[in-house]
Amino acid sequence: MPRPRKFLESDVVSSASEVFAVHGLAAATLDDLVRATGLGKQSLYNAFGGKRELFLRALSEDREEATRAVSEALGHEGASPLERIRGHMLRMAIEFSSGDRRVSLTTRALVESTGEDDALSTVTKAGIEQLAGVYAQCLEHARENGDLPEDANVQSLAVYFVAVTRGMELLGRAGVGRGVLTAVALDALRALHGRR
Amino acid sequence: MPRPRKFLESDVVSSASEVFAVHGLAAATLDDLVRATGLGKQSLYNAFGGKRELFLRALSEDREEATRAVSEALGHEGASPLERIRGHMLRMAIEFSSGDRRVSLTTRALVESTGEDDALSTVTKAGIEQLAGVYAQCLEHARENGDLPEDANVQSLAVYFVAVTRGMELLGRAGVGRGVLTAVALDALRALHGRR
DNA sequence: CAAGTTTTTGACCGTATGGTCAATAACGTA
DNA sequence: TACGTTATTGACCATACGGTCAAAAACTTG
Repeated sequence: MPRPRKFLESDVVSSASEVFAVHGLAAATLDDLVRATGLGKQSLYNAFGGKRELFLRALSEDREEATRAVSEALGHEGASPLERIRGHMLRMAIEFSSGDRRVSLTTRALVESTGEDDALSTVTKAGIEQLAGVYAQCLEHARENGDLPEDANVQSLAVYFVAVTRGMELLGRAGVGRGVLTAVALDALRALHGRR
Repeated sequence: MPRPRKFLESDVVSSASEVFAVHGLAAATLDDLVRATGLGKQSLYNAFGGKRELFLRALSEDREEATRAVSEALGHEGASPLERIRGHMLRMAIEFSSGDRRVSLTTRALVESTGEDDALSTVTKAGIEQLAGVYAQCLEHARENGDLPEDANVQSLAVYFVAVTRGMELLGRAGVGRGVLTAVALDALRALHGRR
């Protein structure tokens, strides 16, 4: 019996993500969000509660999406685990050198979070662990395949890949081109075969 | 004959750096800066021109300082180039897991810059190239020593190290602890010996 | 000690921010 | 078709922002 909404929450969150990815949380104004989503301020407020809460929603969705994407890339059949990681890293190099002004919401949250344990930090930490988990799974398969040195530490290598991709993202934003970023990705992969 | 200033520009820039490192450019208010530097608004404005200009000054100084620090670490006598890089990376791991809320101004500029070629981007790009240059120099020495594989690409490896350290910084902020970050640093170093 | 120059001080300003309110519109149901 | 419920709309608000102004202060030099 209530009046139904004219919008889909997922659409709104998606539009908001775009705004946040380009401007960040602090620099994005409510007006930016209103314009991007098409909703009125009050509707936004009713549905989500405010800028910060909306960012949190966007962040969660971004995290799920990112995990899903990496998971799919690393789980693709018909290639060895190592080949999949290689393909994934090369794709990241291309994506990050595309020259757009977007920054992943995870990185934005990391940089803009103010406290040690505010909601932003919490979600972000969880996201990083989740992402590392995906890498770890793939690396574990590689190890079982015998494609990794015996003494390789799957757990820290997983975190290592998260670090490298975050760094590549930043470098891409700094204007480092596709060629260099690809070379960096290949360098990064060498860690998998390196001796101590 | 003019009235002399009561402050040293370098002191002010240094205090401002602290504020920017903790809050970022957008989120730092003029009041924060006034409080931290001890100057009045107008004095700040007279001497620097405004928030953005002050950030730029801080950024430049931060960049010089960072380059100097890395340069010194990598140039230390009495150790092979590779040992120096190793020591440097391990020190970074400790620094980034210290748990403070600071983020290097370079990273902040990277994330907060709005255009492709505004002053922030320009300074930041220059800083990254400068930093990569320092790594490259050390790596070149390593190669001459025969400590690097023949086919190692010193240039891209240098950028690779910049990327890894940026990533480690972000992870540190995400709460990744010293142990893990140290393991990541060691993983990263393996790229130097890895086969293709 | 007076003149000249610049810094400092603190009040002030326009704007734009995130957020709120009250009135109205739109829908499902009875 | 009338009712109840919620969404929407657009005006509204207090605040805090970055920045500016004009007057007073402080130092050096002549």
